[in-house]
Amino acid sequence: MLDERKQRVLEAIIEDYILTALPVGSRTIARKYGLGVSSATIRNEMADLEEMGYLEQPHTSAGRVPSDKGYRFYVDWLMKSASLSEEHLRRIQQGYQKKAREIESLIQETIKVLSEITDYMTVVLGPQISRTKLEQIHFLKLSGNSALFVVVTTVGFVDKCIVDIPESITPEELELISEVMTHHLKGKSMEDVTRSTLSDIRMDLGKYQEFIAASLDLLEYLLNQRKEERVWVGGKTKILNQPEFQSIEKARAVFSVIDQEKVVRDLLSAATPGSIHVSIGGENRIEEVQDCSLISATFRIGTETYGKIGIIGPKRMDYSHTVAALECVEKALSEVLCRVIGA
Amino acid sequence: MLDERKQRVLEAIIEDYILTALPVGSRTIARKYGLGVSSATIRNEMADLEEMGYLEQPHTSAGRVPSDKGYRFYVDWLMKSASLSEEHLRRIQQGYQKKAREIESLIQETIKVLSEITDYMTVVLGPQISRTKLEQIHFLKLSGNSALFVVVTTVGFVDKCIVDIPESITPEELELISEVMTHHLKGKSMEDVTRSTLSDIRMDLGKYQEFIAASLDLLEYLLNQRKEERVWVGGKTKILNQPEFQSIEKARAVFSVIDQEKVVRDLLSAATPGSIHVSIGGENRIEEVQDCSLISATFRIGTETYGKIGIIGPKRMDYSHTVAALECVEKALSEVLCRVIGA
DNA sequence: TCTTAGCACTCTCTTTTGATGAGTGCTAAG
DNA sequence: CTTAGCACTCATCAAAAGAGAGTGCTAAGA
Repeated sequence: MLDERKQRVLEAIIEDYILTALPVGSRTIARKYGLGVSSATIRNEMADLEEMGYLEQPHTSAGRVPSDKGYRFYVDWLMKSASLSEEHLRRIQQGYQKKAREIESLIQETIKVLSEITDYMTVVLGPQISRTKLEQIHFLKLSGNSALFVVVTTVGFVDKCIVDIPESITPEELELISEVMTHHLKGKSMEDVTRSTLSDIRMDLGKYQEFIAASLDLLEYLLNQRKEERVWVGGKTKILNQPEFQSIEKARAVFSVIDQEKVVRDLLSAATPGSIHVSIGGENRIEEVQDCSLISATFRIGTETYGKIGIIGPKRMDYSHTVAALECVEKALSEVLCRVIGA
Repeated sequence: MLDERKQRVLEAIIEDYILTALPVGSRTIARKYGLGVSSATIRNEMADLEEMGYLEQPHTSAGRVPSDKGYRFYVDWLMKSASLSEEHLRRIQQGYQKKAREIESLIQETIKVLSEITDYMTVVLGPQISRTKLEQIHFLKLSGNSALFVVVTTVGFVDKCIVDIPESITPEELELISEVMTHHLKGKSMEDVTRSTLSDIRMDLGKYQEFIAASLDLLEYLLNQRKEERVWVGGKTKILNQPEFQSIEKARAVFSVIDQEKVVRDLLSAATPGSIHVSIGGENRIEEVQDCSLISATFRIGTETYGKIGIIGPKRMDYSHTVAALECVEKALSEVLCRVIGA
């Protein structure tokens, strides 16, 4: 374990590096952070810390830079929990006070708030719709031969699409069909829907055979489309503000990886319910983001995990502030969700 | 007017520059494009073209680069209309063949297709929802004290949000309320909804006074939120592939401008129904995009303009290919829209 | 009159060189 | 164990030199 002074030195180096993005020299530490010892002493400590793997040296005569292990120690032991500024707190409150309370817009808002107050990129993972229970199915007749097909699931997700319907079907018949389908499918997840359920529906609605078959196909298609957790990404261009991504190439590497939803799912899989998870540089399994850190959390409705939020920044990110922001937003979001979707 | 040979030289220079992004020298033209004259002759022509304002010279001993006027001449007179590759045509067809035909996903698909096949950024402007006619209003009871509030307008837009409702209201009552509201509001745009309409509704639904008031507020909020044409942007990171935006600063300038929806609306305001519009560099009024060109078109349902599509690339963009792609996609989209939303 | 070969000239880009300075490691004295 | 002192390393910056691409001009040829 590191003795007290080594911890102070490591802390100072990391905090200075987070601030400046420049390798930190012994003299800087001695002057700016009052440890009461000379730069030579700091230098010795730094040499030790390097040997122990907490620091790295870009080249012989440069200052030190924290290693993944160094950040890890900082996050686990040294970091003080920050509190958000009044302004940020207000921003978060405001964001969730808008009238519209649709899941989709709540998530959009979450991404916006987090990107704004942290200045990093934010990703959100929704639930696996195909696993959630169907709640209601509705056909609303539109003009001519089209109808709006609305599918509602228990976790408040609403999906809709426009479908062709036979010209001859009346609004009343559509109403009936909606009711029968809802009756048969309510409480089931798409994975639950067995052949027998489907034939039950066909039985009850024999008259509309073809239309029903088409609708069920569509339902399956809709839910399959959402087989995987849905991914939202926001604040991408914030990356360009970080000096470590000035080189375009690096920025592009990150972009191209984040654009693949599968990768985002993989990344966030580490997030566990109930606490904030920090994944630093090489701890991420995806190679292209090993210059990045990820801070993630889950949000929930009541006690049930609903989705995940991740904040992606450079390894040199402001961990304490970001963690504070994420904690706060997660709480606010879970709260609103609980109230809106409700248990 | 330019004589035949000058036109050929200008054409060659522009096409070479589009390809390479490097100032074009007289020797390159003489060698690569068989004009049958020596580089010295080309040189004289280039000097003339420069004096006439079609070309520019980054510095004394560099090759020439097309000016805005040069591109304009190229687009108006020289450019041959390209035809899309089999592969691209297939890609477009495929994209619109998916089952789900919701407006939103059609637009998403449009953005995706265009960004992919052109490798530039794509923006889409939807209609001004608050101007379109309301078609249906529905409350679907969810669990407990919440309901799904669905608003359908004639152009196929569906908006929805979750609202609190008094616990005491039954599904049947909600149904009634939906019907009354639809009856009173159908065919009206939000701008049409007068005080008298609102009080009519209140009259008919006196019993639900408070709830109705809240719902109308919400409706107003929803539609106001869509007061301006909605903006979608996609393929942003394609910009980083262009050599003219290697410098981060330029890329960031464009990003920060495109993120402002208002600016995108302004930019696309030039697009006129029925034809492709090309806006080159300084022809754009917004300063930050004067290194860019914009190719725009409108798409429609039947004969009515529905929205606008714009493709933003460097001035040096491949105009003929992009125009071809945009034309093709616009046609395909308008077709699908007509079939789906229908007249 | 138009075209073209030839040539001097210009200017960017790349490479080289040297100076600067931040930072280190080591040593020896306190 | 701490620290002043010092030699050493190496990135960075600026100036200098060299190369190369491209030009404009001139004069000769068609």
